[in-house]
Amino acid sequence: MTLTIASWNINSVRLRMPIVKRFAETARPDILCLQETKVRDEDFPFSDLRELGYDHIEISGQKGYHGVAILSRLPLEEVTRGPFCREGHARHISARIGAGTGAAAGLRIHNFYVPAGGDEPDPAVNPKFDHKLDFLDAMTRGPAERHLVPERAVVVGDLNIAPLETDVWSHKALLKVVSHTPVEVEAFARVRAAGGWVDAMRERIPPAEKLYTWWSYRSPDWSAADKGRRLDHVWLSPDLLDGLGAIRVFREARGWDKPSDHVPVTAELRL
DNA sequence: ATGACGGTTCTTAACCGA
Repeated sequence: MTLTIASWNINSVRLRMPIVKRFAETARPDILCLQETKVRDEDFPFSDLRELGYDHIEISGQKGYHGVAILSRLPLEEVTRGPFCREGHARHISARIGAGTGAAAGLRIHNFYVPAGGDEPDPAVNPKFDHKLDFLDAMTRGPAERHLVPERAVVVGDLNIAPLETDVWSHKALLKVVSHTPVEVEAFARVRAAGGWVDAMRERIPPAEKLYTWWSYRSPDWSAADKGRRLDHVWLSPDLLDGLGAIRVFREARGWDKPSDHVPVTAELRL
């Protein structure tokens, strides 16, 4: 079977429901991981999403900020959620695809929303940047109770770091801009190396090519200026690499009505 | 290029995002 997994920072799930529907009907992902849902669990729009075919929904939300969700056509089990690295933020949820789902059974999905890190890339003066680096350290350690183990597992999410020179519109201009500073890129590399995680997007789109998933709301003509960054990622445990199919970045979603500043990414996985 | 935007709430101002 082929499973399509999507990741999308939607910047308010309630406000974005029309384009979540549009994307779900266009890409028809089996698993849709959302970040920045910005809603308390009791106010999560379950029924609207079930209507799109996602009968299995696991969420970790908080009021106004952050929040992650896994929407699935397949049953989910063994969910882990809750604050991942101090601050009490809802920035991680993981679940395993349930038994009785054929070849997909046992696949674990991790959905992360890594802290943006504020403006100043210095942990000594900027607590948000300090938190970002600590969060990445926690991802490197992979707390046992979160099952962040690189076996039959997928890590997706808004990791808020653009690691390659081709992941930003200007490497030189962004070297001191949070999301592309060397200290973050090095921490990001440590997380990936610790698990041997494979950067699935760059398995399909050559690292020499520019690739973005985010364009600032502040750019008056985002597409023409094209000053984007690749902040959203899909990682695979090495055992899944042989099954990797198409990767798609839905750049067009940035031009939809009332868009998120991030676009969805999908990965096909043969299991 | 630290913002010309667009979310949120203790809303009509302040805070946050990246």
